Amino acid sequence: MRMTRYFIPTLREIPSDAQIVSHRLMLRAGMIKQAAAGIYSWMPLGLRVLQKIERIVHEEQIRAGHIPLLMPTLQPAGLWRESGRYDDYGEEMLRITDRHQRDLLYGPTNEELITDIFRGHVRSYRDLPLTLYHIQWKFRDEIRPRYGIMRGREFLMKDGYNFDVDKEAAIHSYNRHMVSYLRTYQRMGLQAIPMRADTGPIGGKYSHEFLVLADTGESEVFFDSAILDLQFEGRDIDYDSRGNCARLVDHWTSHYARTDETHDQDVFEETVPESRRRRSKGIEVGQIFYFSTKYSEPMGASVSNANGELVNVHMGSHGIGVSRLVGAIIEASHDERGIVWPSSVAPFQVGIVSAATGHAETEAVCNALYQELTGLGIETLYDDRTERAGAKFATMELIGLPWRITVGPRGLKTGQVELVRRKSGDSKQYATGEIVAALCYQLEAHN
RNA sequence: CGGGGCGUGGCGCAGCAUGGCAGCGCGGCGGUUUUGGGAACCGCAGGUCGUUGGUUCAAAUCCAAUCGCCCCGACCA
Repeated sequence: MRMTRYFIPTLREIPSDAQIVSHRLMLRAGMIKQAAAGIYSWMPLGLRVLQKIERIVHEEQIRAGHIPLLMPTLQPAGLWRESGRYDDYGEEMLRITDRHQRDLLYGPTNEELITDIFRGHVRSYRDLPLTLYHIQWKFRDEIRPRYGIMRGREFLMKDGYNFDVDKEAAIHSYNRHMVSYLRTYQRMGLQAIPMRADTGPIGGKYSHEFLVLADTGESEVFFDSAILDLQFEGRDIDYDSRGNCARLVDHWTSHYARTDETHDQDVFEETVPESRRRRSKGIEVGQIFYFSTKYSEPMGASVSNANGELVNVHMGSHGIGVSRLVGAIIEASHDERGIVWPSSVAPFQVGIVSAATGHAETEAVCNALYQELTGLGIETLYDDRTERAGAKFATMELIGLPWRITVGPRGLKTGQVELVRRKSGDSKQYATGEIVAALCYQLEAHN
């Protein structure tokens, strides 16, 4: 993409109402623009990141055997009256009346809709297990939205729902989700810790929240520092194996890790050596639930089991805050100059800066590089504006592309261009004929 | 919803106590000189001072209502 033909409305000054670093940087980098309290437009650069994250979430869900569909944002009130939540959910649910005076609501979550879909089409245990999910905009009329997209009223969430014939199968679904979530965060360069959580208004018996440690997080968390050293053993996970998933979940949940909602100081002190006790702030980026037959019972979602008996299905639900992850990643990865994107979610992999606008050779090299990289399918942002070099460097650092190639008369005298890594600031000179290969090597090495 | 604060060119702000020409910085446009870390100079454009009503010879400024936004708290991916 040529910057002169793109749209990145950056800001030099910090908007006064942005309180936390991710919000400030998203506004300064021209990623979002506020439309109303807690409601944002996603500008081109922000949209690219959002879509990268969305794609990773999809890939990991599909890898775990979960099936995407898409449910509407507007839902009929009737289903919610049936589950009993139309009144329970309270003011946070945005209610709408259409021209025929029918009650609708902008979905804050989708248990009712998915259960309705399920009960209309699934009758037999042979159709189970089944996990359906979608990535769709939600609306929760928060009393006080804040921190940009971190606590918006409108937000993009992946929410999934598993249907199983009995508790054991449902627990496996729960475990499968925990593992797939951990992998999802890992791919975005985030370390998210599963913590035992309250079930809240969703209800149910088991729940874990996934927290990314950050000073600006809104949740207080207590954990055993040993959990920070846990690693995934291999890239391939057999999601169909109950034993395998259970073992991984065990691995990740054997250490003490709880939010303030479930924290028990006595247990904390009994089970964690003092030197490993940590108290910190965290950003919640996902939550999983097993809620047994809480929805299937009132809504009549049942199947025939192998003995021909009608049984209520065991369900669970799971959510990842996709739009919130954009902010969480920035909170976890930035410096004083701007954002430092992990390459898996970066809006572009590399930026080309021509350090001398109007210098014929420089521009010829930039153009050739841009053509070649784009031809190779490498997402490239070419800053071809008639700005001075300093301004272009500042912009590149603000928007945080992992790599920058600088082309200028100084280097071209000896036929060289510069490759700079955003994360470390390390730079190295390469001959113009070698730069593409060098970049490809680095992209591979740091992927 | 309780408490606090703020609405003035695209952005950041001053002006308001004590009513009297609507300003500054950044950004934008044109020009000249520049050109490897957010250039300098000259010129230009851009604002019904959130909205409505009131007081007054005169309102950004005083009064009232209203809308919106932000911060703290209780609630939430």
